[in-house]
Amino acid sequence: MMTFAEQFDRFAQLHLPAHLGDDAILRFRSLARPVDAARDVALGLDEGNDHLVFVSSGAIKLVAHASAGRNQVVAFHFPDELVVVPARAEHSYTLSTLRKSDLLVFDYASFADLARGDPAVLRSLLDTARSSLSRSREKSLTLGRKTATERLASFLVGMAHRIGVEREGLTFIDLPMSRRDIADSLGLTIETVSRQFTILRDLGIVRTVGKSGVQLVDLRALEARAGYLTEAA
Amino acid sequence: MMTFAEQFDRFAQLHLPAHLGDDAILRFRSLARPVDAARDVALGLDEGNDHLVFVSSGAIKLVAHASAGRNQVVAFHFPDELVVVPARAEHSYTLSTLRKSDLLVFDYASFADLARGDPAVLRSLLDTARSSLSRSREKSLTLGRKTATERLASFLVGMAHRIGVEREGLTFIDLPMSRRDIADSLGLTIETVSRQFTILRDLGIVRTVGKSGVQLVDLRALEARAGYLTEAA
DNA sequence: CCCTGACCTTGATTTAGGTCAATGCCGCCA
DNA sequence: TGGCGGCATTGACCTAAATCAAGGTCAGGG
Repeated sequence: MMTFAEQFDRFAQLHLPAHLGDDAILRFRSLARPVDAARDVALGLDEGNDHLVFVSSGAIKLVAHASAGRNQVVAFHFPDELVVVPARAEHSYTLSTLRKSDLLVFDYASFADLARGDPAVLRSLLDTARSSLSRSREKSLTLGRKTATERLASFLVGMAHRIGVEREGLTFIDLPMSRRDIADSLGLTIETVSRQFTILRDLGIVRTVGKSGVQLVDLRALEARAGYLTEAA
Repeated sequence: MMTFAEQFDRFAQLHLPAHLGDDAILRFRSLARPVDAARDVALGLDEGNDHLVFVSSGAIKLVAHASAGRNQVVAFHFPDELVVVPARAEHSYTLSTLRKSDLLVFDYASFADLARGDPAVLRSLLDTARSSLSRSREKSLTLGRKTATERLASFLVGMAHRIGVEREGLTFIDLPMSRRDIADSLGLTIETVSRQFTILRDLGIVRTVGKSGVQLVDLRALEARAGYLTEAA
């Protein structure tokens, strides 16, 4: 559990420009609403407005809902990242914690209005939106055109970059999300995800440790199975 | 074929703030490279940099490429819209015309640098990125969790909003893209897209006119088949 | 330390959509 | 305005992943 001051300082350091005056910083600070949520909790954001959420600690998922209880995890987010949570559109969105998390919630419109005063803040917001857009487009390719094996391989390679740690020369990932979340992110069922894990395990490409640990034994082989483009056009 | 002046004026009117001084406008203007491309042409953008493309006339698609020649249409864009075209990442991207088009191409970095001087320009870029992000997330849901029927229905409803015209009280769409493009956008094959068109036609929900015309006879029924969430959470 | 419930894995079977293979039709250009 | 080539449709069959159905296992609480 982080204090509000700790959280906001971290946020300001990463997402607000260094030159910002004290009064401007205070105004942003007054917009931040700290939320300290337990594991597996859906945030109650009012669906009429867009929000901006900063992850101080923990891990979260942004989920889009279709009819018949079908869910699609649209993005996972980890500490120090900023997420744009859209208001309800054709589909509705929910932000949920994967583990106990400290978050700062901003109303998007208020934040953007305040940011008008400083191009650097807008630039930072723009970068956030662009990197989300870029990840979302990669996800479209994965969901639209890749096989189950390729989806899981891409997922693991992506997670290795984002939350992997080096250990005895190998990359180790402690996945904060369940098989259901992975399935909902990859457009598969939990059974298929499980079977793909088994295949990668049997091939000696990964090793699983308990329910959430994954050791990437052969990253090269994993990348080869991820369906990336192998040569330039 | 529009003149450069016509194109740039339209662009400035839509995406640059009204208060911008003449010299600032000239600087943006000097960054714009006009491209007049025939139907079905891939733009030769250097893949090392991000670009910003304004559609003056025509219609374009942004395509992501996976291995084995599998393509995913990540977005379609129509006149007056601005697109962020990413540099090559894990996958590469191509921007192609669907019909004869007039485009203005900007180098993203140069444009963004120039935009630093004016928060309103950044704000406009941010809005562009956010609406693309929002559409991309909706697409993830479609690709990850919807059936073939729902995908085509969602697609047609979306196109109706973006390029549909009212005609004798009904919405009419002149689709600029081929069945292959639709399939590549929905993560399906051309055969499946064709079969879904046949189903919707047999149900009397749409009527097709030639290869590209679609008359939406029963928009309500189409929306009902699109898999949208029917009630609030 | 062991019990319990949730989560994960495995197996058998089904199915939506893909693949393969003709055939049909539109629209363009001579 | 007729012929041609590419695109779209339709049909038969196949397969990857979903669904249905048991078990197995892990982690946290008593």
